[in-house]
Amino acid sequence: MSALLTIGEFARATHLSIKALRHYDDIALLTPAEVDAASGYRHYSTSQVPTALLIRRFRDLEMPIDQVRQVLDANDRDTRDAVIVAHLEQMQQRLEETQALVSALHTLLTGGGATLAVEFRHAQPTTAVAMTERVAWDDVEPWLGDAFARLHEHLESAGIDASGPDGALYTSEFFDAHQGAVTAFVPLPDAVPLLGIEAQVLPAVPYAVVVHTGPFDEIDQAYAALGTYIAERMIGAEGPVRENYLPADEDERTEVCWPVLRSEP
Amino acid sequence: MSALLTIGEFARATHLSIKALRHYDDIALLTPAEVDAASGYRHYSTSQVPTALLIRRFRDLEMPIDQVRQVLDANDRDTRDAVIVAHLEQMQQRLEETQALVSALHTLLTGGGATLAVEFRHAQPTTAVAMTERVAWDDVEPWLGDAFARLHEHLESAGIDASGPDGALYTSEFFDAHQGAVTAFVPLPDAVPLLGIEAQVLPAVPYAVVVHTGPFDEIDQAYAALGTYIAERMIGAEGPVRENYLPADEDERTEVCWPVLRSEP
DNA sequence: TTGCTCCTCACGTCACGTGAGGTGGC
DNA sequence: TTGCTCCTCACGTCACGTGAGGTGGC
Repeated sequence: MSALLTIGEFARATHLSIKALRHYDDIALLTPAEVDAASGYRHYSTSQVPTALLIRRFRDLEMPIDQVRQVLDANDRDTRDAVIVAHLEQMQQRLEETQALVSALHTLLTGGGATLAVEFRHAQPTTAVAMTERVAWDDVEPWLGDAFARLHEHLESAGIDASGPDGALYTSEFFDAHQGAVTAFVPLPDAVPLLGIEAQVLPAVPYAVVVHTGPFDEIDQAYAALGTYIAERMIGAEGPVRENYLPADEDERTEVCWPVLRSEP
Repeated sequence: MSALLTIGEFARATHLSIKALRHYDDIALLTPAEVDAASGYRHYSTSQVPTALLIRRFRDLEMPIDQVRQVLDANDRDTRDAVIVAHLEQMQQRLEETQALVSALHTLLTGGGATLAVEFRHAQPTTAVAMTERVAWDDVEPWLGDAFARLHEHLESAGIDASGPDGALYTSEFFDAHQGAVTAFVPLPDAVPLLGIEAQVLPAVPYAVVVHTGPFDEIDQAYAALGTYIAERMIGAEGPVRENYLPADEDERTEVCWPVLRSEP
């Protein structure tokens, strides 16, 4: 048995606003069971109430409407569950990021942590296996994880050992527009240059370097220190920023290398 | 000592995108230290780096820009801290709501919980002290808390005991537009009608009633059950929905009363 | 019949992102 | 000098909310 409700009654029953309901009709997310041809009045079926509740819950959890649509369109439980689980994992992750940011904020507000030491270094040409791709700002971490996994797999199957820590190059565009080319690389011993692996040589570059100790999402501190230091007493140069991910014993350590003109501080 | 950075360098140093920086300039949140009159080129001072970092952190935490502005504008530490603490508390609360919603979702997806029993009831005229105000959807809970506190204080100072559980009336507009008049009331004994307190009489209304057991933000289940039930076998009537907040021993219990025409089920 | 409900545009909001089309600086 | 950086509009995005101005139903 089912019955029809006006949009106002349906709004009351589902706790969705009338404006939201009309919007969901416009974008074909939740179409009224009947629409009066003459007046345009929308009429919803009581059988649509559970769907509307689902939509509301998901939207309250800030699931994008396209994902909600996927959940509703999924006829099989597996697809449905997969989308939901994916979203919950995303939320969980955002939650952890939020927690981290709060503590980071604390550091920032209570003095900004220790002053970071800037060092000058002339990087030698480095032979490496590398992958380059356009990556969006928020996708870097998973992309890097994937890239390094692949590169190491590659090396392992060729029986070669890496000769240094994993690293990445970030173009100016990546910082300017929050998306752009990123290169993940794993250094090779110079002794093993060409073995059927597409290796590439990173050029020699003079860098100002800061070592960042701690989680990846607090690395902005290191950039800030470097950027300030260089502007105040060196001359910046063109070229990508390089990060070296030092092998982690306890704390994560990352070298941030910002290209400069050869002019020791 | 400070130096100037181009917008691109400043973007790299602060991890803000160029578009974001230009936007912050437009809305006067972060104005470049210098702007070239001829070319319009923006130049930022290294001394602006810490401010930019603060802005980025707060925005990452989804603090609205107006609040960020308040933090930056606050010269005294107390105001500053107050705004930050307020935001952190808001976040904490949203976090808890999220957790609750996730578990509620689970209930919804795994069968929707127990079927709710709908009961017909002819409410008697009720004398009560009441407060009415236009309230936004998301502000109801705190508003009600405040209103009941005041009403009870009122009664206490007059030496009167409430004769029933706290309750509220919600207009149609409140459900339609997610903002509208809400009335909080505390019932009085009929024997004590006029004592200098502005009392008011809630009219006799026939209601369909469902008792919701559990947290307030899962009450949509009760509304859905009621709305469906009424549409399918009764005739809805005009007038506000009434909620009675039954005294909580363990679980919160709320009666949701939806006006209907006199027609016992 | 009156007033409440519902309707459709059209535009606003928030915090930027996305081009287009063009100029400046090393 | 070439190309990269930077500039300013103008418009798009996301998920609705906000009126304006008007009609339909009990």
